[in-house]
Amino acid sequence: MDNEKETRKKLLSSAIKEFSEKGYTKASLRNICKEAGVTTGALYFFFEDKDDLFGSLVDEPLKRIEEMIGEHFSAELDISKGLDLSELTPTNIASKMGLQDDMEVANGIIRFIFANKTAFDLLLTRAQGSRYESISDHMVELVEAHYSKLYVVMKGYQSKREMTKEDKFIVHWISHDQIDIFIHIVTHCKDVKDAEKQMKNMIAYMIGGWLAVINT
Amino acid sequence: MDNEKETRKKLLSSAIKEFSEKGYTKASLRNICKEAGVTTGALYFFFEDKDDLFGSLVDEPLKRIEEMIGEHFSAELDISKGLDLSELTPTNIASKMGLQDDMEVANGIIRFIFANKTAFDLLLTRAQGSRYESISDHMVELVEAHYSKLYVVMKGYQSKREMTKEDKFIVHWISHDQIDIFIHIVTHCKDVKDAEKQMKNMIAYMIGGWLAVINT
Amino acid sequence: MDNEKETRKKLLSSAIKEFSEKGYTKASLRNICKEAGVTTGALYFFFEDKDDLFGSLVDEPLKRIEEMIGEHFSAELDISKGLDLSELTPTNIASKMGLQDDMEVANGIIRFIFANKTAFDLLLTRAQGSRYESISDHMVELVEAHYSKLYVVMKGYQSKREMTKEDKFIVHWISHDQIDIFIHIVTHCKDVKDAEKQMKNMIAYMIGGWLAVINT
Amino acid sequence: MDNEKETRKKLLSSAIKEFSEKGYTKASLRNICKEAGVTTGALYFFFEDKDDLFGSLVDEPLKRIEEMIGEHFSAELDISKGLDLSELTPTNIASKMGLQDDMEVANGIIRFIFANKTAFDLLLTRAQGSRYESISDHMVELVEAHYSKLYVVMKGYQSKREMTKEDKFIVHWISHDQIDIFIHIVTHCKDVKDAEKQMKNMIAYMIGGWLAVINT
DNA sequence: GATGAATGAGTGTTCATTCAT
DNA sequence: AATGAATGAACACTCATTCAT
Repeated sequence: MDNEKETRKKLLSSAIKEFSEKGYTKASLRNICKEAGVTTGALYFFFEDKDDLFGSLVDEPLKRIEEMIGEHFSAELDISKGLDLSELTPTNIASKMGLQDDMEVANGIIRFIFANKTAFDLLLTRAQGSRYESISDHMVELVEAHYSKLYVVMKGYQSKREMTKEDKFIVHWISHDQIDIFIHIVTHCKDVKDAEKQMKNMIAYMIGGWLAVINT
Repeated sequence: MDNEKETRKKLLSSAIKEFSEKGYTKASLRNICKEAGVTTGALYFFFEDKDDLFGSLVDEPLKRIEEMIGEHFSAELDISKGLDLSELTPTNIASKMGLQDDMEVANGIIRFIFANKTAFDLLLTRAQGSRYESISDHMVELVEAHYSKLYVVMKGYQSKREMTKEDKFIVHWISHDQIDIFIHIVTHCKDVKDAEKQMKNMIAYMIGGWLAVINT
Repeated sequence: MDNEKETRKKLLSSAIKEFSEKGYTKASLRNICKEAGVTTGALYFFFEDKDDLFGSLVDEPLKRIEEMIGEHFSAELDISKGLDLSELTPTNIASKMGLQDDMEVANGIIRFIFANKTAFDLLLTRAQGSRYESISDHMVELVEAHYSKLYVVMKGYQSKREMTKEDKFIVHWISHDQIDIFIHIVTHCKDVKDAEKQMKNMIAYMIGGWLAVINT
Repeated sequence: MDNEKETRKKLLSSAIKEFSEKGYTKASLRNICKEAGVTTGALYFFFEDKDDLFGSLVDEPLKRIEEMIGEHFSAELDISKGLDLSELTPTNIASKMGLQDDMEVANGIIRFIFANKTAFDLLLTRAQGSRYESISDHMVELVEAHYSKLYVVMKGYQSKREMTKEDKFIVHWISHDQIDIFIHIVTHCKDVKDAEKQMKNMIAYMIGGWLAVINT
């Protein structure tokens, strides 16, 4: 079992190298095989095609993170909190609302992303041309569902029905930005420690933005 | 004169179609020519190569916008304004500081981008593989130079020398986010009117984020 | 008349450049036209095709030199000289036989070649692929006709009929070598003066070779 | 084993045909494949590129012959032979000097060339445009190194320092001519037997030329 | 005399993929 | 489990040449 999977491992690690350097489209299966020291036939024994090979590198972490987002971000909000928006300030906002929890979730996600840094780097920045090329859009949608609810509550709306086009637009942007923060972190921080250090400002920025939008 | 440039125009518009659908790398010159109803040789009469064809679609608007950014964003700040940071609030910040001007510039840029929507769509989202593939990074740098100065002033620093790694990181992020806002607008709004409507919230979000970071 | 031929001249001189750099086959008419600052159509007004353009550069000097070779080298020998071969030595050979005259002819050719250096350079070293690609073979044949006769005389043969296969082979080689000397001179000497200086040794070499062959 | 390499062999032999007919540059890989009855992809399985295909035809014989030339021609001369140049005649020169040995080497080379006739034909007359295009210049250099030393000895010079520009020129020419003899032989003789028959005169010619130059 | 436009066949090369063994 | 061989379509690009104007 050790022996038989060695080829697969070689393939996988030289695939990481090639995809990272050239991106999905420009990556060459030939090169991957040459680098791994096997023939193309071997690759096709382990993987269905180029997309499947790329998928083998990113699919598991992707599923896990979607679960994490799904479980936490999309969970129903307890909207009977009786908030008085006038007393919201940047410093107490976190305790009064779900944002504090969100940030804990975010940190969990960051930690998970860094535990699978290579995979997410591939997924978030090198997937153009593969079946994952619009994966971040998909993740935005997940987050957006959550932030919509939060927005409705904070705005004091009765239901999502009251959201204007402008409301929806800004919520979509904030959700997009949330995902972008993850991408930025994973592509600009060398390790979790560094990431956590930078996250403070990022969180401040986001919450500040949120509140400004709410109070507009 | 109408007649003689018809081929070039056909080529250009079928290039727009192909690049938009497949992105630079996967776009096929053969397809572009076939769609335009000419042979590949004709294409090479008008354009030097694939990169030049793409460039013909985006280069002029790009140069103009870089000038706009260069002229306004990178201009030296008048830092002798004697600001009292304690009295800064989201509502008066704009008048006290350069941000108000920035937003006017931003609106000018948005208008210009929409006057050349197709070009910027290509440039900002379909250029991977072309010589323009890191153009948004370049634009981030231009903006970053400006925001660095603004940040130093608002933080009350004596000079850029006092900026910590964390300061630099967040300024880079904000600059990146600024460019991302433009991209988001151009890819999500159907026209300038729509864009200007959405910009209000975007601006609020950004200024809110800025101030939150400054006051952290 | 001055004006109208200017384009032709530009074309011609940029053709020289291109053919010299890349040789006939790899030379590009496009480049030639671009360098001359005219369009391809203009080229086709003055010249029939690529071969004709190349021909315009070399054809006249070529014809003249073939005449020179024809007139002098192929002229009938006066074979009634009553030579006593036993008294031939490298030093008196020239006066007793036609070789002295040959060398004068050769020098005349060298002078002519240098007066048209560019043309002959093209013709002798860059013509592969054109209709002139075996021109030196042709010139060898002209010279060979002459040297055959000379050989027959020097060998004391009654007629060409007595020449063996080996005789013919070496005469062909010597003729080939004669042409090669011209080529070597034109490609390795910067001017006529230099050429004449080097010719002394070349002539000594050739005559020495000749006699050695004759006396074998 | 017979079967599996059949495609490669077909490719190789139709490559020989195409290169021989058209020369390197004008040869078409497509034609070669068509003639061999395979697709272009197959060619690229066996060979890296056009140059490599050509190289597969000529590289091994080339390396071997360079070794032969290197070993024998470039070997240091025993210059302490105390030659009396005044007694040199075409008939004893060979025994007194290194020329006799040289000719044996030359004959060995001729035999080797004929054992690989096709390869050398390609290499010496059809390589223009390939990476071997100046291979005969290179071989001239190897031979020239040797002949320079021989020349110095025969001229009675103390060292190479005494060689004039004219000396160098004629030595270069003789070296060039030596290589040209090989080329001439391989392109004009149908087999080794024929070649050896013709070599006698060629050798006489060359030695005669040498001595004439030395005694000038 | 010369342009600008266009052709169409050609170039070497690379690709993901297949499959008998 | 993996190889070696091969496919066939695609790629960007270059060529000499033509021709209406």
